[in-house]
Amino acid sequence: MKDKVRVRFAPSPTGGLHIGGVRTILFNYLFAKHHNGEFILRIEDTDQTRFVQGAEDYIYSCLKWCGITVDEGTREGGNYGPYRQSERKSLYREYAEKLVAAGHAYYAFDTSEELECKRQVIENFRYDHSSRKQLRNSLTIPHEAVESLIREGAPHVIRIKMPEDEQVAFHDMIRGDIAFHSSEVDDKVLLKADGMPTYHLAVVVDDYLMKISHVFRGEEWLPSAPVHILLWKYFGWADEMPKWAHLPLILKPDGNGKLSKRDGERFGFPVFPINWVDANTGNKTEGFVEAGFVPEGFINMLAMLGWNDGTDQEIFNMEELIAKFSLDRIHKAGAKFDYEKAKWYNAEWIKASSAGHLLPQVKPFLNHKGINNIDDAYLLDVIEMVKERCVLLPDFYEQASFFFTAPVHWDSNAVKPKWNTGKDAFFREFADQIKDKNDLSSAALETIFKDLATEKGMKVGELMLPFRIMLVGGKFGPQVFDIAEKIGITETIHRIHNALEAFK
RNA sequence: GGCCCGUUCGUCUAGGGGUUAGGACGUUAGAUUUUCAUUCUAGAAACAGGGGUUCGAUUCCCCUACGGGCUACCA
Repeated sequence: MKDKVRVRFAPSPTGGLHIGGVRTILFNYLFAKHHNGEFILRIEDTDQTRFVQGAEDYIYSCLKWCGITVDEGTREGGNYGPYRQSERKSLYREYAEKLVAAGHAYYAFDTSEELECKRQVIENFRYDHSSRKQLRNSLTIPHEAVESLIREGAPHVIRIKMPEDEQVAFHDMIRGDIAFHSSEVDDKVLLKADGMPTYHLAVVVDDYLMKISHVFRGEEWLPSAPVHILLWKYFGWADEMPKWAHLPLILKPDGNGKLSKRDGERFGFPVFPINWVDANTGNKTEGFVEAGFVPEGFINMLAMLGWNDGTDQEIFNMEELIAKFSLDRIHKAGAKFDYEKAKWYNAEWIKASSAGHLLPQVKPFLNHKGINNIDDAYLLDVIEMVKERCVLLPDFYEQASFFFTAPVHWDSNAVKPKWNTGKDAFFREFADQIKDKNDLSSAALETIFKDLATEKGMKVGELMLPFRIMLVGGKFGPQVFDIAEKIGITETIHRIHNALEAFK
């Protein structure tokens, strides 16, 4: 192992960031911080045709919301920059040429269209050791002709020359020893015709130059690992090669492939951390933030998707995750995403959070529903009173709007069948009794209420529900006298009279 | 098709040669809460199949099945 743990997350700015990517970030981050290492963010924007405006900013926003800090990156700077591959363009060709000179790579002049044609005609066509002798490249074209082609500026790529018969083996920290036969992997393009490197070249060169010690990436990269392993070897950097860890994938709930952003709409749950609107297509993808997740719940949920600490503990904050994270406890198999469980983590975190911590997160959801001019001290108490019945942040509106606005609809089915003039009289008198008193406590209110009921020979139980419906509008909410105390005597009386009219 | 990875309750998972195969989500039933939620108690629910190895396999090996990934001048 290198002396210093340095890991990177290397997204391509081609769109939003989905939870599979966020989990890869999280595992990178947890591992780095557990080992007092550095977390680097490198933007792999080598495909200029797929660039999407705003993607990089979006990634940073997500990171910020998650509470993950970057040590080196496009914004933070660092000693190994630039951290955007498009800004490193000039450096890759040199490395590719080195490989050509050493006989591990070659120039290829076939156009994309020609190759596409081959794929149409020849089943399972691959640019590899068996086909390259029939194609237009520096292996088949005489040296002088190649030289002049290049001098004339003929479009060409540089491809790795995969050995014909070699076992490429490596150790994966999660999966153990893995081997591929070199004949089964094709001659991947290393440098594109536009002079940009492909992922395969750039990732190896940059991981080397940036002294990356451990690579965490999704399992979908496993098949191209032999290309990377060989590149590390051909460049003569084998001793400095990072350790590999291919993470299991997050799968669709119905077990049909890896989770994609389209699944959010299909299943009705978010797959991106924050709302994302694609600048090119205008397509909108809902985020966990907007769905009402708190970052602690989101992170906790993601961490448990494929990792556990070996005990029955399920609730972890970031500090605990960092302290306890270890590679050997990462599960090998992919995990189907379960939104119900995700919501449970969120509910646990809402219950565990202080009202003060929740307040700035709850407020926007109330504002969004038209509840404005909120007094923070008042909101604080309200949050404390209802947070245990909230799973997602929008539930605070459902569970607490009556603290701010009087109900205009009443669940009259719960009242009317048993409504009578005696009850009507009871509430009129109750309102009358509390009228001139200020600051009645919940307990005092309850005493007055019950004494009056006794005096009138009425059952308290038959009066409680109507009272609740009057104040709240429905059969839900905290202790009814607590609500009365909170909204105040004047408002309580007002609501009683309002409801009395409606119940007639 | 080829190559690679994987497979414990519906889901996330613990376990690991001898266990009543444990926990959590969800679900069912009950208790508490004069509403709802919380909380608590209890229940149903799993080692893909077949061969080995072994005194004994869910655990180790092989095969099959199934699931997934990759198979671009995309990452």
